[in-house]
Amino acid sequence: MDYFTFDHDAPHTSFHIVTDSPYTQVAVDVPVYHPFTYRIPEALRGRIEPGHLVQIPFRNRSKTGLVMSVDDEISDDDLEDDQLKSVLDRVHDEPLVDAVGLEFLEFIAQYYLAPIGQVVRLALPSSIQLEGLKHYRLQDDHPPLDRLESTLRSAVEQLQSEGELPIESLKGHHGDLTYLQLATLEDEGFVEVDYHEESSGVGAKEETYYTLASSEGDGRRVGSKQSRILELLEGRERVSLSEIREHVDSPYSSLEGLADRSFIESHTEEVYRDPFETEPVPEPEDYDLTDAQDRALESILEARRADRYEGFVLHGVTGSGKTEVYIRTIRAALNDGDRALVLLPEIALTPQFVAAFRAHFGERIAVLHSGLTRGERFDEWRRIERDEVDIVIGARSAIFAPVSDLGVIVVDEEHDTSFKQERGPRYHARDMALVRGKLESAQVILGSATPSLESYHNAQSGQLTYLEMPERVDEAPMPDVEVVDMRARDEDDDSPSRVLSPTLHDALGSTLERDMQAILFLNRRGYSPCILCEECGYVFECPNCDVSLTYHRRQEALRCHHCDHSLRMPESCPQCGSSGLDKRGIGTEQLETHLGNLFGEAVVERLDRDTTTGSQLRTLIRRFRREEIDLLAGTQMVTKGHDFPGVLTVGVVLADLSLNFPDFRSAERTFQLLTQVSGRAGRGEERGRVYVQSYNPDHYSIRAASAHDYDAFAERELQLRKELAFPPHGHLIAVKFESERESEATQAARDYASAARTMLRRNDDLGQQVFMLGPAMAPLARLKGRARWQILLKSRERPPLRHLARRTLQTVGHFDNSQSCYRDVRIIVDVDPVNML
DNA sequence: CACTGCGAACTG
DNA sequence: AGTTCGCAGTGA
Repeated sequence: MDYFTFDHDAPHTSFHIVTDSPYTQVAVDVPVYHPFTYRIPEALRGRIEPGHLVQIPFRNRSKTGLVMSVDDEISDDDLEDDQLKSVLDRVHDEPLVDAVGLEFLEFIAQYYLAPIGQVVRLALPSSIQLEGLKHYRLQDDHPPLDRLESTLRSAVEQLQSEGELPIESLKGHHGDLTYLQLATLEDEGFVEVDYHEESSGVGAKEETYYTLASSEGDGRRVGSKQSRILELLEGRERVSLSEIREHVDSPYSSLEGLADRSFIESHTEEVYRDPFETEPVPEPEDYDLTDAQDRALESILEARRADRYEGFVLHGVTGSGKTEVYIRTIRAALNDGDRALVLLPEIALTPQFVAAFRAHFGERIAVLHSGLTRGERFDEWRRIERDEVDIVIGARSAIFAPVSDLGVIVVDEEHDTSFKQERGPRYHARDMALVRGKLESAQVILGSATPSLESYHNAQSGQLTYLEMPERVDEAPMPDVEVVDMRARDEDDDSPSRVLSPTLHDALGSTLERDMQAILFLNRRGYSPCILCEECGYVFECPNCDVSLTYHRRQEALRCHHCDHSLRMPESCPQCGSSGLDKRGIGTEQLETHLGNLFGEAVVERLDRDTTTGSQLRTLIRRFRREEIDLLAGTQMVTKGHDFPGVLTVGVVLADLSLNFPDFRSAERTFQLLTQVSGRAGRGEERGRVYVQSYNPDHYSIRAASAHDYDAFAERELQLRKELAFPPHGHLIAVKFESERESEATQAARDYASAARTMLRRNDDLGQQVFMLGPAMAPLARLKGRARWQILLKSRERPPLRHLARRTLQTVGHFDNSQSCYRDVRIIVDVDPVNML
């Protein structure tokens, strides 16, 4: 059983025709696993439905919550009517989330063992979740003050003189008044209660427009500024204030004068902020599909015609035209009056990608990514919510976009690990795309040149339909891959480079001679990953994290790649004082200089997180495509991106880096990286060449990648996973314990483990099905100043796994009270973990 | 016997 | 999360 089957507990949601039921279950953004019950005041009865946002009193403030259900009775037996508070207000007239949306959110909370309120928060822009402070105002007909004891009386006197006050400013004054004491003022009718929501500072953006008035003003002469404004308006339907400001300095008083004298009229309108500057895009060419594309499309359209959910793995090599299949499927959906959602890794979400969609589908597209300002995000969300767009393109969190009539979901580069959220509710957007697709009866396309083994396995077991596109659209051959054995390297010293084998060095030389381009891939930033004292062997390490510091030459600094710790490059060893500091190993920064030294004539650039902030990435990519750069050295970032027709050669400097990761997915990650980066070679006329340098040249992932043999890799890897019951042949829940104090993390992990062990011993069924690995120190035993321990729960079936995790968390007090009973220990539950470090 | 500080419990 | 409450340890 897995996320293809809905095995979660009965949802809190229930739907019926609008009723006058007096109670409602509301999800509130606090780390609590259940919704809260509120009374619906008479005035709102029958006007609140599941999916409405409501403002509710919570503690000493008001919060925005989501109505999960409306009920005739209080579902919690321990609660009485008089313990309930009443809903303050309905935030919008219409429900913001439909029945399917609520079920989706419920499912995520259950599946990922996450508090419902925090899942709801993911689905709503922060700017519409408002908090208000509780204020008191003296009742006009309040009882006589002499009934009150002196402290309360002085508080009331302050209210008398100042009108209205937030109760925070009364608390603690007048002889240490508590909230409890203040509440007697409410009970005895001294004060009125009010909540004042502070504005989020983000709202609809408004623009003022001016038009020439039909009447010709009062006939008096106008000033020179004013006549310039009138000229601007002449013959135009309307002109925005911002346009006027571009032509006239501080036009405000002039505009006011003109309006007062009825020369012009003004009105305001809501406008949307534009998140990607719209570049002019060429009309798309219509071309014939390859047979493989045709078959894939036909298979998807068949499900569309039947109007049923179906999940597809679209396995297409780089250049096989996956995007065209997406576009034609989406076009079919749009023709049916449906809408589409396209998810892709943040890094692939470029203006070019969006422009391609705009060329096909026009302006009814919304974009959601991490670079948006809060205002832009709000606007895009509103456009989607108001059905003003037909296609939503976004990164991970766009899976929550309020798209109605959702007919198609595309997850491009579905193997990419960035679809897994690593904080808060740790959901996987690809997996939840399948869940949402099923709920909406939509078709879900998981596209990749290197499908995750999870998706491949699900295709084998029949949960997903496997579609293969093994050839490039232009019938270009796959690049020729040569594995270079680096083990033989250390002896021959006459070669010009320690980093590049003679083979790769020669290949680069001849590539440049022929005026073509090459990409060098090295998955490590900085100049040197390790600085070592030659005398005493001291290694510079991060004080907060369990890693060595990386030397960055441009900044002349040592930096930690996990936290922001950084220090100037020292002159000498802090342990023995020796000045002989050795820079061990190579990163992209050093590779760049090294290439510059070896190939003096060539233009060498580097592409990694250190060189590319925002617009620089685009500039660099453009220059590379225009062939203004000969050699491009970089990290993972070079494995993504669009065609570079001038690239003949790709060099993988050290394939072993990803292979040696202490993670059961390291072979899969290596295969994916090698395949993706190989796909960059030979996108032009000529067959590309790829050189993979490795100390493990016989490793099956390197072998399979160089033979372009996905199936061989998958079969071999799946066999290994099966033997160990690792995903996809089993399922994992990681329980992580983090604390600034090592001993606390250890203790919490041990206590949790013994609770789990007890449960496994007592319950035979569970004991048979669930294995516990650990507790053990995490591979990165210290990170950002916190010691980290973890337990891995493993099972071939999901339900017992989740059952054990939940029950055990209950016994260590994490569930009813998300604060653990351990001081300063953060407990993180990670269902289907991706990052094992 | 009051005062402080920390851990536990609760929020409807 | 944010806050309140209860209790233990400390101080006079």
